[in-house]
Amino acid sequence: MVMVAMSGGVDSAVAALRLAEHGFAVQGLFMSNWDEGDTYCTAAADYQDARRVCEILGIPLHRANFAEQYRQRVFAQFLRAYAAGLTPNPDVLCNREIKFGVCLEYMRRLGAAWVATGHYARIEHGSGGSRLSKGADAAKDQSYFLHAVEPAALARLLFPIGDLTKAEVRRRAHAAGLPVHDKPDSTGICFIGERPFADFLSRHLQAPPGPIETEDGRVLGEHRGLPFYTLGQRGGLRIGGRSGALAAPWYVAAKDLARNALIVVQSLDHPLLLTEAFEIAEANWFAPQDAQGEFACAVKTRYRQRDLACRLRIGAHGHAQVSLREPARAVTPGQYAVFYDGDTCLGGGVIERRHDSGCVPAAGPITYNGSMALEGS
RNA sequence: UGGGGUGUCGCCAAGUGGUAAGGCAGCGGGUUUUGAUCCCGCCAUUCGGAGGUUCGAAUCCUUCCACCCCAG
Repeated sequence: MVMVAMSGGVDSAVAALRLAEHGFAVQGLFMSNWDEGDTYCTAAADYQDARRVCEILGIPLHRANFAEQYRQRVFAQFLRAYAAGLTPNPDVLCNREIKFGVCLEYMRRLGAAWVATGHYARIEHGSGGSRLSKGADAAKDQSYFLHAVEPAALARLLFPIGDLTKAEVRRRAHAAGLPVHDKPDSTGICFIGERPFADFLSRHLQAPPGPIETEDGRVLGEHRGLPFYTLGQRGGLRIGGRSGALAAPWYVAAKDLARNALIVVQSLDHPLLLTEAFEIAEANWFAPQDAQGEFACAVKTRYRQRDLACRLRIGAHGHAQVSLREPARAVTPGQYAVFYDGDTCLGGGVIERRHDSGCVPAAGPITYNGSMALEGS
């Protein structure tokens, strides 16, 4: 039996559809991992969509709630990272810990031999292990978010729409009479949804305002708390024109946690924003036997970024050094570097530090509101 | 108090008689399963205030106000 993680969207619906068409015994599972029943939370409507799809496909739909695990394994980590001055990517953790962690285990207990989702990525299972590669639709490829999944979990996965384009997925959904065929793509943090981000964060983190400064220490304004900014960010700085300065926008170049200062520069190509080498930690490799020594490959330092040529030197304890052939902009600690050999995703790790002055790591005045994160709701 | 200078959108800033450029910021939308970047759209009936000259003024004149600089 194959169990499909049904989100209520068109991708997982067509994933289930294709498996059923291929004659697999298919069941669905809808999980809700965020218990905040506000206007931004679409879980209730999504569940109804998933139910309607499963009815049409004639497959059973299970339901599970991993909100507690999500809070402890994903959200708490997310807040800790922000408090440490990093810019986390909760969806990478969500895939490893929840969808292909606790949920995968749950599905196996329900009797699933295989687990499928509607991710745009491809997977091949061979005697030498399972190989993850980019989805056929280059614009929708989600392998970046999957790079941290444990190899043992990867071996249980199927991505039935990985060889389709989004347009083709919608076409098939329409042809099969699935009501979600024209449902808008979801965005925002997985399970939490799209919502005013700064307001959301400020409910969980307390961070004091501080100065916005140029690299030579001129104060240009006040920031509302370091976590509300990420490297390379332009919006929200509220810095207007200045006599004598270029008539150009300002970008976040660094966070000085020790001084609670946000350092800004006036060009996207400013040296402070460019990085040629950095170090990753907590690396996950899908073929550990091949991830040895030093070799050339490609890397993405952010989702939907083009592949950058690099040299990768594997170190001990999940660390690795990355040297880029061309400098990359706004390489941001806390985000993930994901490595590719052509379309094959090798794995990746969290960006720990840049070999330049981009992020000044130090203990800062930001407090982590742990009780709020762990109380449940 | 004399002398000089400046006052144009939240900020910077064009425009010296012909009926308010542009940039930044902001707002809205698009792209996007993080956060950004990016793209598109919107954003001064009005030029410190009040008079006057003129067919017509932000641009000329008068006066008042504010700020800055130099004197003292």
